[in-house]
Amino acid sequence: MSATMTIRQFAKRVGLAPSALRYYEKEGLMPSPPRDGGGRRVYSEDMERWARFLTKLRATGMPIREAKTYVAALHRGPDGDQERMTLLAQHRDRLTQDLQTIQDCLEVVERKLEMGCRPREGS
Amino acid sequence: MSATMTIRQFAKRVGLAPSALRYYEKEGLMPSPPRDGGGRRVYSEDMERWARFLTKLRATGMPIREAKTYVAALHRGPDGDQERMTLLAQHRDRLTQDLQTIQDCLEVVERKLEMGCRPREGS
DNA sequence: TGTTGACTTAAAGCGCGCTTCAACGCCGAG
DNA sequence: CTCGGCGTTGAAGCGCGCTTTAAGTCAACA
Repeated sequence: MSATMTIRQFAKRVGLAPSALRYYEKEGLMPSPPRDGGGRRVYSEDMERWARFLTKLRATGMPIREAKTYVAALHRGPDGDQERMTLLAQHRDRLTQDLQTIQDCLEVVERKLEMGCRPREGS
Repeated sequence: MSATMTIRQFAKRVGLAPSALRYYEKEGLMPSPPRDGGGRRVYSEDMERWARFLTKLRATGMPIREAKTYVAALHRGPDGDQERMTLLAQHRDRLTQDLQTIQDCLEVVERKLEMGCRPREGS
């Protein structure tokens, strides 16, 4: 069924370095995958879904500390739902704010670009 | 005319720490303001315009190294225009990309929030 | 006149998020 | 049976972007 991979293959698929995966696992951001006979991690596709979501959160500025809290809440089952939702709402607010910041800057930068070179001349 | 301030007052106005201002100056991101008799920095309003723009760039992820290059180009006068425009275009592209990344994530997060608690049940 | 307090500097320190290193284990090919 | 290559670990290292510290100067005020 679900394809099984080495850490190297998995890392490539989700766009992370193997060292980052091990680091995330140690920090509790990723579940510990099963190991093969020789103690090597064996990744499968369900890990991929989580890795991709986590990557989205990280790429948009959720600190590791916070992501860790999210995972902990997730792991507590229904008892953690409230906290999880709070964290998500927090992140949503941050994203909305960042969106605004970027749009503001984008506007300024594009105005400068349209003016072409030489900011002198004109108001 | 233009109000003149100590580093503390200026820092407060532009939303930076005095230490950050000194650091930026040392790194060449900010022009060195004039000094008073005792060697203390004296800031005026024209510095404020630059500080605010710089802050915008930094807040949207332009690395200090790059901002430094921008300032250097600005300082070279018309000869630096080409490079400055290139840097701005580069930043614009980065912003556009970031915007997309954030919007993607925002969509996912909002979907999760709307689903309310319990991700189980349903596809 | 001395004490307070804001400023100055260079240098060291820090938090974050990984990456790299050193030392070792396992396994399949030759 | 040994070699090469990928895996493992804990610990140390690194780049970024400031902040903090230590030691000193200056100005104003009691």
